Amino acid sequence: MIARIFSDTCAKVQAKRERRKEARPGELLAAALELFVEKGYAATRSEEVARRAGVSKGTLFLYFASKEELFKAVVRENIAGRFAEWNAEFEVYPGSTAEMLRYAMMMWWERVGNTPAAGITKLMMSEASNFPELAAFYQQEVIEPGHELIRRILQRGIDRGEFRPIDTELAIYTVLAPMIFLMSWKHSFGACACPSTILHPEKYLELQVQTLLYGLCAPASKGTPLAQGK
Amino acid sequence: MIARIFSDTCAKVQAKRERRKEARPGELLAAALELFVEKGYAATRSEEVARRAGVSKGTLFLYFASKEELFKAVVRENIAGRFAEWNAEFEVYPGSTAEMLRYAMMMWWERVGNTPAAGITKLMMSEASNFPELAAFYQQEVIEPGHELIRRILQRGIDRGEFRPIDTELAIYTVLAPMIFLMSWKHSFGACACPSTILHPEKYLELQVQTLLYGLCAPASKGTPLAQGK
DNA sequence: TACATTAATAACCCGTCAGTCATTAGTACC
DNA sequence: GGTACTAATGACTGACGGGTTATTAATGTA
Repeated sequence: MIARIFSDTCAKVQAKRERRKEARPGELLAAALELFVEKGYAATRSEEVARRAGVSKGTLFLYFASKEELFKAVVRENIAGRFAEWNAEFEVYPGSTAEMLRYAMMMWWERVGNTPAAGITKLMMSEASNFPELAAFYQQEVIEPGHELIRRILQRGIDRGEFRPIDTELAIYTVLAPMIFLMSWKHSFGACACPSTILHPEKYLELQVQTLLYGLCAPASKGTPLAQGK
Repeated sequence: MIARIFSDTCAKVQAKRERRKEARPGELLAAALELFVEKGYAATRSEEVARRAGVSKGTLFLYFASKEELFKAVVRENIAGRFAEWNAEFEVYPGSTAEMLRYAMMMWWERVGNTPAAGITKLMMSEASNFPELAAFYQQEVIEPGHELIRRILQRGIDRGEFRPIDTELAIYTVLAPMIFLMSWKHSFGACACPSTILHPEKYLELQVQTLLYGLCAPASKGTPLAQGK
């Protein structure tokens, strides 16, 4: 009775029930992406995913068999391969390899690091051990192509005599680490506004590239590298 | 009846109830460390921690007021408590700052990175946003002291003219990132033995230190750093 | 052996949440 | 308007897990 009156007074107490079979999966995946990135896998409640997609919990389970399947679908959906395009772009890069490396890292930040996709990576690092088959998928679709991209840049630098002849496979991680770090940090301690964890990503990356290329040491002491032998 | 027979045959069906007030906390902390690292904070059940320490759940809560307090104790025991000692050690370091940085990173690997304690850091990065009070605790007890340690090394290098006069607060992350990366990697994709994720930590760190200090660029091109201005 | 002390236990409480299912209502077609 | 179909709902269930407590038993003392 009360409900009746209320619903007559306020037009939108109960959003009108709609049937949109085609639109639901996409909307649910979008909501799930947001929440998984925001709160992690375990802490995300399926009811909240449903609510954010403007739907009831029952409907969520109408489209995805379980929370785990939903998660898998989110990861698959958002790791569309953009690597082909990037590889092509770097194939014809005109400048020096130092500039190329700088460009690649800044580009990455703009197109991945600073988007929700970065949250997926952080999420995968957290949950990899709980979802071995997803980890393998991610490994194959993202990590391997990513490594290949970095490997090429480094090899180009070495081939042209611009970089020292370091161990490429190891150096890949030297380039990768700051990016992984940035994604993880941004979505963990970077999120809580504590004074000592503020980190300006662009500035950090800029310094990181400088350091990667030229090191911390002052030019004066360049001639006296510490002993390399073990 | 069956149980009776079994218990006569096998001496340890029901472990004898023992009173060992002194040994419990240590055993519980050890079990908790293992499980937190293995499964994360939220996914670790207090009952399992107790069982692994050979004790009942009730006993766990006899020694630690809550799961959260247990976790804090684990962090204090394994990480936070060691900074004083390290600070003291670096206070009187005799060599060059380049050597000091190398020593610090290798030492860190030996004493933290390569121990279960590293799992705690990875865990905190995963769950920080869901447990703000834990994040604040970690922030204060681990991150801040850690930053301070790195800050000192960098400042020493700059003060003595060994390092270029870079922005210290930013450079801290340049030193920190490889370590955070290594811990996260080791406990996520590094754990699954996929061919392309193998990473020899000592070798990686060695190259990382070299790169941090002297950069990737070949000595010939040292004189032509790319434009620093934005 | 009797008793006091307290470490240890296991059954219990209660809130939470993934997943289910009987019911409701939007839509298309006649 | 009437009817068949099915998308959508939300109350419900069962399992789970953090934390509590009444009870049990190990130990020290006389």
